[in-house]
Amino acid sequence: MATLKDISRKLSISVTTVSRALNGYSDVNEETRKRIHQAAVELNYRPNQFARKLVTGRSGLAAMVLPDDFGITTRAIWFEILAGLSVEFAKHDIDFVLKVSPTDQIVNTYQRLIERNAMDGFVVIAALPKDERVSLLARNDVPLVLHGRSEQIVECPVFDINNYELMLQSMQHLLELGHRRIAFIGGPANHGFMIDRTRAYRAALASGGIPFDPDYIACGERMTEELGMVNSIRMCSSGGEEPTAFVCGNTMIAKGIYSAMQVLGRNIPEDVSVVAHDDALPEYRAVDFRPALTVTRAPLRDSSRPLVDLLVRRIRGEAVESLTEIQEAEFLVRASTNAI
Amino acid sequence: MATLKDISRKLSISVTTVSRALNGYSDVNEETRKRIHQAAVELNYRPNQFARKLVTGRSGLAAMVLPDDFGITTRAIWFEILAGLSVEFAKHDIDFVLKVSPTDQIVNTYQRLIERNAMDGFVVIAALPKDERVSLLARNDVPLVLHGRSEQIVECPVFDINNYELMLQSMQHLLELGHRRIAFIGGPANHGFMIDRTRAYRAALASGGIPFDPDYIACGERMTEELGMVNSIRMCSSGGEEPTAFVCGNTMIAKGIYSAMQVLGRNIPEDVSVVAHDDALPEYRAVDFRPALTVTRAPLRDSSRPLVDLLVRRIRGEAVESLTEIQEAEFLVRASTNAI
DNA sequence: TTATTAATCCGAAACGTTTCGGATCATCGT
DNA sequence: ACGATGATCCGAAACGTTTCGGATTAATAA
Repeated sequence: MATLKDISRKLSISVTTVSRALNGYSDVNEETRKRIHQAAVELNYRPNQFARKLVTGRSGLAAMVLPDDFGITTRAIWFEILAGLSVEFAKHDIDFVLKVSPTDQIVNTYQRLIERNAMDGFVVIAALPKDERVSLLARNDVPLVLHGRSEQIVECPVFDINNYELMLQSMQHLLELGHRRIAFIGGPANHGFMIDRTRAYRAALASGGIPFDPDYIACGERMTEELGMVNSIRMCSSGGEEPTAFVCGNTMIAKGIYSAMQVLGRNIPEDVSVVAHDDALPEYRAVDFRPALTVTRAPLRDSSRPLVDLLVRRIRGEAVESLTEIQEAEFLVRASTNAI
Repeated sequence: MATLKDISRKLSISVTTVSRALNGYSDVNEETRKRIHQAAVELNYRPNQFARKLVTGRSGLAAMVLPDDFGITTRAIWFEILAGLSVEFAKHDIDFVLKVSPTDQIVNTYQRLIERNAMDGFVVIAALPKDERVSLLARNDVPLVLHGRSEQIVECPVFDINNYELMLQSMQHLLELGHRRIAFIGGPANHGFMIDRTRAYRAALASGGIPFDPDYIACGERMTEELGMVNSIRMCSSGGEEPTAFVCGNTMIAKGIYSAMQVLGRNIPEDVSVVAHDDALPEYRAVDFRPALTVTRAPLRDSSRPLVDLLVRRIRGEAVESLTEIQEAEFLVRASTNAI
């Protein structure tokens, strides 16, 4: 491996100048900078990351730690995110390290990583309102970026989709079509995105003058087909008034509802309308639903870039206030919604 | 962060001795070693990985690079492997870095990683008979472990399941049940495991005195339900003699065959028998098939530990000859196979 | 002419660890 | 009494960077 010293020797220029030339400092002559660059490629020079870390404190490493008990259907989602993060970090010359840890050990894992001080930053996904991971990292002053807004007041960059707004859109659409008995089958009740959506759900109801009915809302840890299936069946066969429309936390839930409605002999969209939020996973293509699914769409895949960008800027020392990015969802009306 | 120097100062012992004590060298008194350890925990000392790397050349980092165009159904598989590797590496205090790269850039990605010299080793999965990744790494003398045997003669640790043997078992089982028209729907023809299984398939046929019929074998890049479906349908409706049994490269293919047989009005196992190899993915549980699927079973999840162990031993400098591990598959006869 | 300034360059220290080559001292065999 | 041995310790160099604080020279301003 060629070192700075090799270049220095070859060109009879000090190591200092070689270093500064390669790092783009302004106090080196354009002419010599060229020669240095030339020599660098000739010798196939690559800076030693570890020597650099030793003095700068930067490691060129960013990590994400995942629980090991993710449900079956969410595996592909995780992978989607991981792959995206890996390629985006690579663009910034950062290696992405993946940590998988038993769920009850997650905080310990973070603790150890922080102590080792080997990571430039972390990406934390699925923020809880009071997130222990986040406060731990923030307290130790290690850069992180958060996917999903967190209630606690921490100084950290945040990326999120506008959950409140997208729920509002779905609801307004349904309301305009004349629906009044609208059910919401969502996700884990304690997660930030779910809280936002629930708030919007209730706000929309209120704006339509419709009282909130707790029987029309269902939460669940796993946002799976099963969740959609069992809850929609329950709602449609409880003896009370059946919902005429469903809003779903994701497309898998919608899929479950489709199956349930078929079993119950209900037609979509004649008998019930269905709207979902679409993360655009290749496995569940909303356009391929029969009838094609009306969705608010915000591809999960698109979140990698902003997440990485925000984290990198935070690591570089940008003020946190400027590091928030909220993405709006697209609203795509298709064949699964109909006037009542 | 506490450093060696801090401990040294606190105890009035040289940095050298502190370092040697902590690293378990024999030339330090038990008494002082105790004091040093004590001080280390008191000061919450963690060795600086980067300073260490600078002098030892070890980074505590291992990587795997994945193509970005894996098929839909294989995503969960990758994740299964990744998660396993991450936890196993962690046991050896190694951080696992994930690189995702466009398929046509894979070799470049390796090249860059090798040049940067920041990884202690790589795990390479799904070996091709002549694998460019493997030869590149081997040529540059960077440690790797291979999942799947490779034809080329390289000095590298290998983990694999006994593909030849497991295919033989499936075939013998079928042969003993009296089947003579046995089809094989496998995977990517150029991969090592597929070559082994094909060899065993033909050997078993030969041992039963049955001529090899190229129409009874099907390969495909993606080992999906679709592959099983279309090929089994093709084989059963080509006008010629239909196979009475199928051997499948994995359980997804088997699933496809199950669907196909239902469509064609064939009963399993009365009309056709089905055997598959089972990677034990949580998504496709062979016991839950109706009828329950007869399989050779070798959980993918179980491969992480040997892979990591082999790589770590290689990194530590063990002789490569001793670093080969071949795992036998379990053979589980269930309800999908029947005498003809 | 002389003092300033700007443009370039460089020596040396520092980051935190490991390791080579001894040094010191008590004990032991003869 | 004396060299040899073994146990225990340590100084200093090295790994490859970055960066602080100048040094040198030439151009510019006074």
